[in-house]
Amino acid sequence: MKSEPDEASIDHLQAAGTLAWTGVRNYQARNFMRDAMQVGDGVLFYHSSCPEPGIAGLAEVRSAAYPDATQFDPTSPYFDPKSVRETPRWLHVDVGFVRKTRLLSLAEMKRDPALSTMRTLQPGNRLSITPVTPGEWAHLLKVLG
DNA sequence: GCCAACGTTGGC
DNA sequence: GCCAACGTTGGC
Repeated sequence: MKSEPDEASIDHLQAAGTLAWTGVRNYQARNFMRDAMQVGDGVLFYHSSCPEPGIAGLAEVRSAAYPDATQFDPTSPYFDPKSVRETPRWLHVDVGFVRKTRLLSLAEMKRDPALSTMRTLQPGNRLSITPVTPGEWAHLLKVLG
C-alpha cells in the first residue's frame, strides 16, 4: 500500500497505531480492499512521491472495507459530489502498525530478480494498492530483515 | 517541473 | 460503444 510520507508515513502509523486508509479514489484499488483483503493480512507500507521511494515498514489489515467518510465531506480534498450515502462509492480498510523496517528502496527492488514479477513494479502501474504473492512476500521478509 | 502511462469523462 | 480531451500518478 502506497502512501505519501508527507501525508501519512510509517512514523505516523506507528504513533497512531491504526490508520483509516481513506482517500482511495481508484476502482481497482478499492476493489482490492473490498474483495481481496482480510483482517490479519500483511501489508507492505510503501513511501511514494518522496526523495527515497520504497518499503519503509510492515503493517496489517485490521478491518473489513467500510464506507469512506471523506467522500461525503465537502471540506475534504477527497470529497466526491457524485457519491450517494445509500450506496457509497468509496470504501477503505483500517491498517495497523506492525514494525518499521530498513528502507528497501524502489531502486533495490527493481534490481532484485526475485521481485521482477511484483505487480507494483510492472511498467505503467499506477495503482496505489496492489497484491503481493506468497513467494514475493516471503522473499521480501528475508530481504527486509 | 517533466512526462509517460493510464483512468475517467462526456459528447456523439 | 467510441474516442478525444483531460486529469492523475509517481519516478526521475
